[in-house]
Amino acid sequence: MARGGSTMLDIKYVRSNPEVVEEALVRRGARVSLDEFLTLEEQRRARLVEVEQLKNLRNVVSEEIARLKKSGQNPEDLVLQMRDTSLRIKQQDEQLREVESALEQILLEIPNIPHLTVPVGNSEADNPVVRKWGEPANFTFTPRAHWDIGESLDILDFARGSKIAGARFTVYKGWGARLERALVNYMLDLHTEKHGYQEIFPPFMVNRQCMIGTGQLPKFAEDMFHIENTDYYLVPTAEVPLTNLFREEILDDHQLPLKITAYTACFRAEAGAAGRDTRGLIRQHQFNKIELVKFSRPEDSYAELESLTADAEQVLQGLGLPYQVINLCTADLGFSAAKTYDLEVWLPSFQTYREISSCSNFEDFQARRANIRYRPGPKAKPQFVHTLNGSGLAVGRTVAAILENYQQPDGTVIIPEVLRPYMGGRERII
RNA sequence: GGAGAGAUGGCCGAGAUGGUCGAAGGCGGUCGCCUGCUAAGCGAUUAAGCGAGCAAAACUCGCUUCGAGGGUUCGAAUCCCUCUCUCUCCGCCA
Repeated sequence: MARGGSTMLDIKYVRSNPEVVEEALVRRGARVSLDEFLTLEEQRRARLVEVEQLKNLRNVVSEEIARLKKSGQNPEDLVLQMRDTSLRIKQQDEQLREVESALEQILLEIPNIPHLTVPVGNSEADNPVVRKWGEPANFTFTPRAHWDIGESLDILDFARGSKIAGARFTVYKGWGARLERALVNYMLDLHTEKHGYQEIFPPFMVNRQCMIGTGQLPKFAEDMFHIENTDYYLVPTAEVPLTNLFREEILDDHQLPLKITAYTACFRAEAGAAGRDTRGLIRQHQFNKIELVKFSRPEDSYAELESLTADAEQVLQGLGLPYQVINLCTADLGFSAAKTYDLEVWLPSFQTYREISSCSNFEDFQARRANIRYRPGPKAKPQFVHTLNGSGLAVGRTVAAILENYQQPDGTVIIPEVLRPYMGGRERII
């Protein structure tokens, strides 16, 4: 396949096990018929063989022409003959390219195949809870929503956020802004100093190729902010720049598992979310997030998923926020993921757990699209790595969780102990 | 934004007048020899993708790839056009 001919599934695997693939995709509710794909793939190989034979002829005869010329003979008739051959090559190449691009269109829109440990389900209601940590506090009063707390403490300004930008934008003020910054630093310090991730500070805009690499494009263009008249997209998550850091590269075996983390702002158009979570910090067009990304050997990737999830959980535990871990079922699994654990933090005003982190193993889905490989041994052929990532954590939602879980009857908010060094030693927002 | 230079294999780097150039040479890597050990030295080897053959690995053969795309030509790393990126100088700027 042509360069940049990124494919999500292994063509050879699809070709030899179409029923397995089709069945797996049905389980996750993707309506995909592989018939068209298989027909095109058949065509592609037939044409490829044809055109390669013609090219071989051209190469051989061209050498012959050179030899004749050198020995002073006239290759006129061979040249004439090749003129025709070249024309045919051009035409056939053209047709081959059409088949390939049709094939690629299909492949790029096929989601990943769920791992065997992913429960089959019909909706998010079928996501099993894997474990819970912490006890939701018993309030002696009716807990207020974080937007009320934030406004009365004058640390969140929703009205001015919409004035200067629009709906789903928020201004943080004073200790609110400081809390946001404290969380960013606390999380980065934890992951770099305790969990062994290397800190990265990437661009907040990336080109289209990155978006294809991690699977946001071509299918989910409406979820992203695209800078007009450019090839730039605002990053919807640091997963995109971090995973694409090693696009088109071959890593050394000893570099794996490669663990990196970054703070970035994240930008999401939230198309199709009209009317959902319109108040507060839960669903914004711009929010901050610390992301964890790993590149792993295939055989280690599920162990790495567990430890990555644990790394994200450590943040919540450090902050003393009750949460649960759920295993996303086939119906709820994201497009690129083979398996995902969501961490859901307890929000008292909602009387429910809300997503605050999503930790996924993509297996080689993104690695294929982005062409990220490693060399298992000194002379071994390069293989696709497995990529993983998870939020560690979404900062805005963490602020919401802290305000709600640590609110006091007098309207103040206790600052979790681990954050106090980052908050100038303060114990409370008043 | 203006002017100029450049982009070649893991890295560095050569490649007038287009024709065994997938690409000299060096470094690095691997294997072997030599050596009491190390260093040095000697020899060999060292790109990727795709396809065909094979049950498959090994292997064999073919095609493609010298920043990307297009053009000229029987034939392009080499000539022409467009784009991208990098570097230098000037201007501007946090």
